[in-house]
Amino acid sequence: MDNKTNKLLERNVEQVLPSKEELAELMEKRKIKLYYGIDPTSPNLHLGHAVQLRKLAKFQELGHEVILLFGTFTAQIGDPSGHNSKRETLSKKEVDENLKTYKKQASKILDVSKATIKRNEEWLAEMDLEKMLKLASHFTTSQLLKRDLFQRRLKNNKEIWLHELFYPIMQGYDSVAMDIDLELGATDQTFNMLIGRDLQKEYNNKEKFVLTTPMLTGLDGRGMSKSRGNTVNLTDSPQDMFGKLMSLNDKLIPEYFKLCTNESLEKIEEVKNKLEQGNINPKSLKVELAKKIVTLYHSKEEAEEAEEEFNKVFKEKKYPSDMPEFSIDSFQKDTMEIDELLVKLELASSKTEAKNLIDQGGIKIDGEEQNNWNKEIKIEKGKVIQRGKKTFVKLV
RNA sequence: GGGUAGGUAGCAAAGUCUGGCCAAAUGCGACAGACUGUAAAUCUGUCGGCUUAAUGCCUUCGGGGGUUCAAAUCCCUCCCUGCCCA
Repeated sequence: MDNKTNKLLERNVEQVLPSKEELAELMEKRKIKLYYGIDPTSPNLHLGHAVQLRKLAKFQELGHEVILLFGTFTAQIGDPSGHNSKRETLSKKEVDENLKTYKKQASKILDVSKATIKRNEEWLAEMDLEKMLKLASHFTTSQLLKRDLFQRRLKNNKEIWLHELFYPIMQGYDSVAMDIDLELGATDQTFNMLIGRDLQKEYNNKEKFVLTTPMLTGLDGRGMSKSRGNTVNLTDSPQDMFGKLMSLNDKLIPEYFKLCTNESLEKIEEVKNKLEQGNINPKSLKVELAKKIVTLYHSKEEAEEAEEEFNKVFKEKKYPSDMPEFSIDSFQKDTMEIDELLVKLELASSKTEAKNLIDQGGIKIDGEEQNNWNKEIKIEKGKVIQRGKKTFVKLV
C-alpha cells in the first residue's frame, strides 16, 4: 500500500467500512470522489468539524476530488441527535444566515478554490412525493429504528417523530445525487453514512465507502455542543482560542494533541507518558497545545501574543488589552445605580440577578469590589466594569 | 377506534389522593465566591420579576373556563405525548 494513502487512512481514523484495504486499493487505482457534509445549524464551525475538514484536506493533497457539502436542506429538519425529543426546526432564512461565512471558515483548512462546494437543497428541495416514497421504500422501519439514539428513546418511552426517521434517508440520498465513492464523518454519523452506502449500491450500483473519525470531546469533558459552550470555534479570536484551550480538562490533553494538531504520534505518546508520570505541570502542556492550535488558525505571532495576554490577565490580574466596549452616548444621565448599570451593560439579565452578583462579591468597578447595589456610579469614559473573573466591559 | 399513564422552572423529577406552611423538595446544570493552574475535586451562596429590601407586591406548574376567602392541587373543556389492545 502506498505510504501516503496508508497514513491518511490511519491517523485520526476510527473505522473504514467495509474495509480499509479495499478503499486503499481503489485509491491507488484511480482518483476517488469523496465528500464531507456539514449542516449549518449554527453560524460557527469548531474544532470538531476541523477533524474531518483536516482529513478532507489531506485527500485533496493527494489529488482526490473533494466535495464540501452544506446540508442546507437537512439542516432545516435537523439530525435528531438530541437525547430525547425533537429539535426545533430551522427556517430557510436561519440556515442561510448560519451558512454565510461557512466557506470562509472552511478555507482556513481546506483549499476551497479546488474543492467543489454544494448544497443539498439542490436535489432535496426538489424531490416530489413520488420520488420520496420510492426512496423510502428501500428501508423498513425496523432498519431505521436500529439507530442507537432511537433505541435509547424507545427504551425511555420518548417519542420518535416520523420526519426524524427520514433524516438518514435524506442524507443517504446525498451520496446518490453526487455519485460518491467515499463519505467522511464523525462516528456519530456512521448510521446515516451507511444508509447512503445502501442507496448508492441500489441506485448507482456502486460501492460507497465510509470513513469515520473520532468524536472530539468538548472542553469540559462532556459531549461537544454549542449550547454547553464547550467548543472552540474556528473564528474565535486568538485570545479566546487560547483562553478556552487553557480551560481544557486535563484528561483531554492527549486527545486534543492527537485530533487537533499535526504533532507526530511519538510526540503524543511522550505527552501521555509525562502526564501519567505526573512529573510535569499539565498547565505547561496546555500552553503548548493552545499555542499550536492558535498558530494553525491564526499565526505564530498571534499565538505568542495570546499567551502574553493570558498571563497578563490571569497571572498579573491586569485588564485585557482588548475588552468589549460600551458607548456612554446612549446613557440619559451621568450617574446610575450599580444594579441598573449592570443590566444596561448586559452583565446581568435583571436587577435581581445584578443584586445577587453584587451580594456575592462578583462585581468590580475599576478593580474595586462592590457590595452596595444602590451606590450611584459616575458614568464616565474609561471606567471598567468586571463581572466574575473573565467578563469585562469598558465604557467609552 | 378502545383502554391506560402522563404534560411542573434550562433538563430530569417530587408535590396532586388529604386545597393554605408552594416562587414550588431533590438531582444535574448555569452563575458568583473560597482554594487553584480560567484543570479536576471540594466547600459556600444564588438561580421568575419588581421595589418601599419586607418574613412586601406582581406573574408562573400544557391552553381556556369554573368552584373557593384561598388552586400545581378540586370540577368542566380543549390541545399534546408514552404504553397496551384493535
